[in-house]
Amino acid sequence: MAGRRFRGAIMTEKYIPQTIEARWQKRWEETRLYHVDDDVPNPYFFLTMFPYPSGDLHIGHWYAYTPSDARARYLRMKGYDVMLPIGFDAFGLPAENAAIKHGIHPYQWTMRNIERMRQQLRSMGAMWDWEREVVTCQPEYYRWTQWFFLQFYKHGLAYRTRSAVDWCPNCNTTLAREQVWGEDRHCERCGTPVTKKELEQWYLRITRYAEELLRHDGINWPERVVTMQRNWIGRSEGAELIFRSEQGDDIVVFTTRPDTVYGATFMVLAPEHPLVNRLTTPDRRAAVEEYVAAAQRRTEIERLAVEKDKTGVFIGAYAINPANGERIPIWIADYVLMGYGTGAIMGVPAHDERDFAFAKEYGLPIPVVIRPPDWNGEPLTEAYTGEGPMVNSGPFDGMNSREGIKAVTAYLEARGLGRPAVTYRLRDWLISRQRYWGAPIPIIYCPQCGTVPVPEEDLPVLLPEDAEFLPTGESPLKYHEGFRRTTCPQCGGPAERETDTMDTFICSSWYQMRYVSPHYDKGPFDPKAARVWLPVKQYTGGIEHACMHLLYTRFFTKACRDMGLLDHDEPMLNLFNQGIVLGEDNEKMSKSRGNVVNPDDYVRTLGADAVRAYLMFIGPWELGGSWNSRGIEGISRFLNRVWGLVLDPTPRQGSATGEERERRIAEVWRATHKTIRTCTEHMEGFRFNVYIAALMEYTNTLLRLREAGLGGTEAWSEAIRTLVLLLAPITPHLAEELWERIGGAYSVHQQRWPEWDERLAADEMITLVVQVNGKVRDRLQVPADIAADDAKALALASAGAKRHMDGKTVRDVIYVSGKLVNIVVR
RNA sequence: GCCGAAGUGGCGGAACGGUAUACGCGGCGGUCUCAAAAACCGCUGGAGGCAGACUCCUUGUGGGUUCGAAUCCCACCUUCGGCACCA
Repeated sequence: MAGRRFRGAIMTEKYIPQTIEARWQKRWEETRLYHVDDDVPNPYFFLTMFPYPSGDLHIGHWYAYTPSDARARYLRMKGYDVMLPIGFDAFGLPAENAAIKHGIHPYQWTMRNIERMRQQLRSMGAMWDWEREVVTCQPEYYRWTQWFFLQFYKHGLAYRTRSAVDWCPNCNTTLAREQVWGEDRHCERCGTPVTKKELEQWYLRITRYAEELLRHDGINWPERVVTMQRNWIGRSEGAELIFRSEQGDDIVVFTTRPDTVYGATFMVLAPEHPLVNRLTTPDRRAAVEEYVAAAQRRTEIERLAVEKDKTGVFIGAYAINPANGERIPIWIADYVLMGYGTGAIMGVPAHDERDFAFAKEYGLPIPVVIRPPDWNGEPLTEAYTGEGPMVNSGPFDGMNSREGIKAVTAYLEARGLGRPAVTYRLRDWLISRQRYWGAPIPIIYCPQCGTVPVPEEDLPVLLPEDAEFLPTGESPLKYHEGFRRTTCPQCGGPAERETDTMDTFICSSWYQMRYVSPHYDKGPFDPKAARVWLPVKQYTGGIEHACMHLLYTRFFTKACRDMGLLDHDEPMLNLFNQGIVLGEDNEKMSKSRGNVVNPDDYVRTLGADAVRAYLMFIGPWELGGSWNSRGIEGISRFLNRVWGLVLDPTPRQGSATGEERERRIAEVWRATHKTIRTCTEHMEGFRFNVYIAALMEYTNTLLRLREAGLGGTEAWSEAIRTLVLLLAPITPHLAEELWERIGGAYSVHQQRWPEWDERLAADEMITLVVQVNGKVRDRLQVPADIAADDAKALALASAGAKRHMDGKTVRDVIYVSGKLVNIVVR
C-alpha cells in the first residue's frame, strides 16, 4: 500500500485526476485499446452524431458524447465488439464565412479546428477508434458523396427543376423545406426569416419513399421522433377529382372529402397555377394579374399574417361540378398553395372552414350536403366538418358521409372524373447550395449534349483551392473560370460545370457507411465490412435532427438498398435522443446571456471523469438539465471518497469481531450483489443518473462497513473490485488507475461485466409495512421468508395497527409478499 | 387548433400499483483548527405538540378505479417542443 502513517491514520496518495487522465489516455492510444477489426465475433456498431468542427468543444458535445461512451463501454464489457467511431461533418458555412471575414481559406480554417477539436475530444477519455476517423471535406470522402449523387441521378432519383424556393438572405443560399423552421419561417442554421426565389435547382426524389418512410418497422426509435417524422411527411388520403372548365381544360383538385362534392359551389386555384393565365377572361385579366403580382410580392410571413381574412379574385371562367353538372365560378386565392396537392381545390363552404370564410366574404352560396346533428334546414353559421348523412347529393342521399367518401370516388372514377389519391406534405429534397464549401455537384452542362453527369472515373470534382471569397452572395465557384469551364465528357466540346455545391446533409446521410472502411477506395464502403457492421445498432444524438438528418439518412439507406448497394432497410436500429444542458440560470447557454459553461475549465480543475460523471448525474439523459457548479463539486467529492475507500481498507476506529463481523461480511456481499443488479438495470435503460446514485449509495455503505475492519476478506476484495468495475464506464480513467493499484490486469475496460447472484442479493430481514385502510401505521422487522399467515398475525398484533383498529371490524387482510400487510377495517 | 413530452421538498431529481421525497446540492449543528477553508460526522417536506410518543397534510387542479394511486382512467390548468390556410 502506497501510503504513510500520519497522525494515526494512513494517508493515501491523493487523487490527482489531471495526472492519471493524461497517463491513461496515452497508454490506451499506445496499446490501441479501442481499435476494432472487422473479423470479430460479436460486432456492435455504436454511433453518436458526429460534430461540426466549429473549433471549440462546448458542454453540449460533452453531454452528447460522454454518456454514449459510457454506454458503449458497458456493452464492450458485456462482451460485444463495439465499434465507436468519430469524425467530422466538415463542410458548411462557418468555414466559408471565416474565409470572407478573416481571409483564411475554408480548408485551412476547418483543418485547424479539427486538429484543435481532436485534442479536446481526446480529453473526454472516450473509447473512440480514431483509426476510423472520417472528415467529410476531404476529397477521399467527398469523392463518394459525389458518387452517390451520380447513382441517384442514374436511377432517376436526382433531377433539376425551376420553381419558387426558400432562400436565406443571410446564408446567401437556398434551403430545403426541412431547413426552414417555425411560424416565422426562419433559416434553421442562422434564424433569419427566409424569402422566396425562383431558381433552377437540384432535388433528390425523397417523395418517392414517402410511404415507406412513414413506416418505422423493425426499428426502435423514440415515439417522439416517429411522430415528428409522420407529421412532417403528412400523409392525406382522399381523391383527385376532375372539374372540366367550360373551355375544356381538366382542372384536377385533391380533396379528402369527396363525399362533399355536391356542395362544391366554386373552385379556387393557387395564384401560380399554370391554368390561371389561359382561363382568365379578358374582362377579369387586369384584376387577376394585379392579384397574382401582389401574391408574389407577399412573403410567406405576410401570407400567414392575413390568415383570418380570405382574399381572392374571380377569373371570369366557370367549371362543371363533375357530380351534379352545375356551373361553378373559378377563383384564385392565396390560401390555396401551389406546393400542396394539385394547387387547386373545390370550394365546399358548408363543410370546410376556409371555404366557408371565403364564401361569406364573396357572397357565394353555402348549400348543406352533410346533415349536421339537430339541423332543421336553416343556413349554417359555421362550417360543419363532421360526419353525417348525405343530403342534396343525388343518388347518395341518406348515405353516411364516411361511406360516401368511397362511394362518390368510385362513382366519379367510373365516369373518368376521379380516382382515389394520396397526397403527402413532404417535398423533394432541394440539395443545391450557392456556396463554395461543399461537395461540388458532379454535373456538366454542354450546349450540344445538355446535362451530362461527370463520369465516375473523373471523381472527385475537386474544389479549386484558389477561389476568391468575396461577400457577393454568390458562390465563388461561379466566378472561377478554371473550375467552371470544362469540356463535355460526351462530345469533348466546351462545356460548363454546375457551380452549386451539395447540402451538407448529403455528407451525413451516408457517413455511417464510410466508418466501416474509411480508407476503402473502390467504393464508398467495403461491402464485406458493411455486412459485418451495418446497420448501426445504437445511434444517439439530438432531437433537432428528427426531420432533417434522420429522415435524409433513412431515405439514403432505402435508396441504396433499391440500387443494390445495401441489403437492409433502415440505417440505425435503436435511437436515443439526449436533452440539452442549460446554464446555471436554467436558460439556454449563450454568449449574450453570459451563462456559458466551459468544460475545459472543469477538466483542468476537477478532471474529465468528474465532468463526465456530473453530466450523467444531472438528470435523465433524454431530459437534459441545468449546470450547477456546486453539483459538480459534489461529484468530485464522491470520486475522492471512492479513491480513499478503494485504496485504504483501514477502519478509522476499532473493528468488529465474532458474530458482528460475520454479519458485516454478509452485508458487504449483499450490498455488492444488489448494486450490480441495480446498476446493470439502470445502464440497460440509459438511466445514468440513478446508476451513479446507486454507486454513491454503495460507496456510502462500504465506507460505513469499512469500520468493521474487513480488509483482506474475500467479501471486501470483491466489493472493491466490483466498485471499480461499475465505475469503469462512467469514469474510465479513475477506474483504470484504481484497477491497476488494486492489482488488476490491464485493462479494466477489457474485464467482463460483473454478474449478480439473486441469493446473495437477497435480504435476510425486511421491513414489513403495516397499513390500516391503506395508511402506514407501523413498520416491523421480520425475516424475509416469513409465511403469509405469520406476517398477517404480526401485523394485526402490532401496536400501530391496533391503535387504528379500535372498535372496528376487520373486513380483509391483504398481504403483499415481502412488503406489506394492509388491514381493511370498517 | 392538432400531435408529443413534462409538472414531486429551498434546488436537480428518485420511486412509475404497495414505506413518497433515494442520491446529490443547499441549509442548520458538530468534529478537527489559534482561527478559517477543506475534509469528515449528524439533522433537514409542511403543520400541530416543550419534547419523545403521536396526529393531520403533501407528488399542478378536480373527479374516478382500487384493499392501496405520484404511478392507472376521465376532465381541466401550466410549461416546453413539433406541425399548422395542407384542401
